[in-house]
Amino acid sequence: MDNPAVGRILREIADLLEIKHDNPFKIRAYRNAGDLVANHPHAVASLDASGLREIPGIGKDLAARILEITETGGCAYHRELVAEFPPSVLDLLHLQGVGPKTVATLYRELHVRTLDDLEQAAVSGRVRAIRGMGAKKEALILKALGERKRYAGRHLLARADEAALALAAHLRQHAPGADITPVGSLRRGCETCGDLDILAAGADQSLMEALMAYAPVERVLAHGETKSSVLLAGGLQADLRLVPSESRGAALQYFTGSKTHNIALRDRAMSRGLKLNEYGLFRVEGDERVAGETEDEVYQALGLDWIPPELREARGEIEAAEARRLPRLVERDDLRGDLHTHTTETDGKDSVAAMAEAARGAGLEYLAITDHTQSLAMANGLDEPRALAHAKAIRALDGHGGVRLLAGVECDIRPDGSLDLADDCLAALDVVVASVHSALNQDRQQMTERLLRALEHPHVDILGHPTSRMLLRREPSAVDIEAVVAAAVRYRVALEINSQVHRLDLSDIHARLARDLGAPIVISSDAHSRDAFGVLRWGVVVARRAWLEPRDVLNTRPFAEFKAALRRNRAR
DNA sequence: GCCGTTTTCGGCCCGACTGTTTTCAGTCG
Repeated sequence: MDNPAVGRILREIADLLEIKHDNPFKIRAYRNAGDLVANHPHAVASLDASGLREIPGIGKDLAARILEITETGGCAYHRELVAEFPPSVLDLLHLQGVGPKTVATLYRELHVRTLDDLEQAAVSGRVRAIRGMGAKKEALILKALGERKRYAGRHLLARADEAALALAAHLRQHAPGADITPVGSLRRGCETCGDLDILAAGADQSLMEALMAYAPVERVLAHGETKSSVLLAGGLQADLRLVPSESRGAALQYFTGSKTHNIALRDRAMSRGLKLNEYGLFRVEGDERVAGETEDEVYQALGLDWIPPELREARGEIEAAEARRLPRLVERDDLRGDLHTHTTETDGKDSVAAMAEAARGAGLEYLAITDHTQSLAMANGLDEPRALAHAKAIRALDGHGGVRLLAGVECDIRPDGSLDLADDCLAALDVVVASVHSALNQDRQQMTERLLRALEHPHVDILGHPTSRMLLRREPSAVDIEAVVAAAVRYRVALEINSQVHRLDLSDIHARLARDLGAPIVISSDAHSRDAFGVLRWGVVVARRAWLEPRDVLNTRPFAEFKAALRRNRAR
């Protein structure tokens, strides 16, 4: 049983307890544990009770529950709760404006068990008859049901960023003097965003009207003096908060989150006789304001270094900030090369020369051309003669546009773990990225053995998009990522952070595991055209969320040093 | 349910908006 599956059961317990109106702190403990487990870098199934209890937030009872879940695939407590409330009621919780209290009331008074039940109850006017509800609430529920499918789920980071930039630009026109910044999960660089949070400091209240007048707004969810929410065309929800200029730093901190990071920070404030909210940091006694104008002074006043937003996930950043040991995170400008790109020779849109020129334009000093291999017939993949001829053509262009070129391939890893081109051909190239593109639904053992076999191959330098996930479309392959990372360390094969906005693979969690275990890492664009190098910024965001410093990323090194670090060029 | 040199019991982050209400509960972030 993998970590996300264990986490889901714990979070489901939290949801069910909430519907039961149980102790809110117990609910928080379960929900927190669910997040901790889902995001834990190591498989919790491999931990015993004392190992589990070393995780802050996991105590005696939760450790026992987690052990029961990993050993038996479920737990009695969860089954008891499900017996009280059918798990289908949890779907109701995801409706806009419907929370645990409403779900409990609907279930008790109207025996609503499913979304269909709720729709029938609302259509027939039975919802408004309940005490505490009314015609408006009923209409709201019907609207939420109707929009459920269209607006379900989350949005890619890159798409959210684009929408946020456009909205922020619109708002700035109406408040040129104000400070308008996207915050929330977008500022933290989360791979997907549920909504856009925009903070405006020092703007007039009329800015709210500017939001209402924004053309893409389809529906107004809330409209107040300092806080409004709207639904944008395409299904993104945008929240705008107004605060006075002197609160800018505290509000930036507050609305950037994450929730667990903020709770930890508040806790810290409280233990020092301080109170932290979105308006500032105050002394509990006398209400004197200690900080709030900048984020830096808020963190400093709590005895911490300023923490980059990407790290604010309660994964050790507060302890590191206290010890003055935060990492110097990698930045886009640190990248000197790109190790994974395609050309017209297979499924790319531009020539080698055009890609080299574009790489130069993106500030890169070296570039690996890594077209597909023969198994990917759909992409016109290369066989050995074509691969060697292509390598020759690439080398002939070395230095074009001031960019050093590496002749490589993105070699398919066949279902049995063998490589798609002959060894002597792979040996004749400058770099080999090995990737899985087929038989993605192999079971965990098969997929793990497949990747391990590829990693053992002496001519593999980089493992491309290790889990094959497609965000919001396809789950990652079942694979023992710890075994894969351990093998990468052993054979000095670099693990790729693929920067494609749908991939971001390795994920932040896996990349951090790779860093912790000492695996080499590269950040690659997987660009299929000359205008596609921009995605490198998203790979860098993942790397930052994984606590990576420039020294952890091979392609921050100068060309000669990078080349010498490739597995094929290392002394064995 | 977790946690701890002030505590092994009694705390646990905080505020805005909406709808159904006549002073507040529920939801959301």
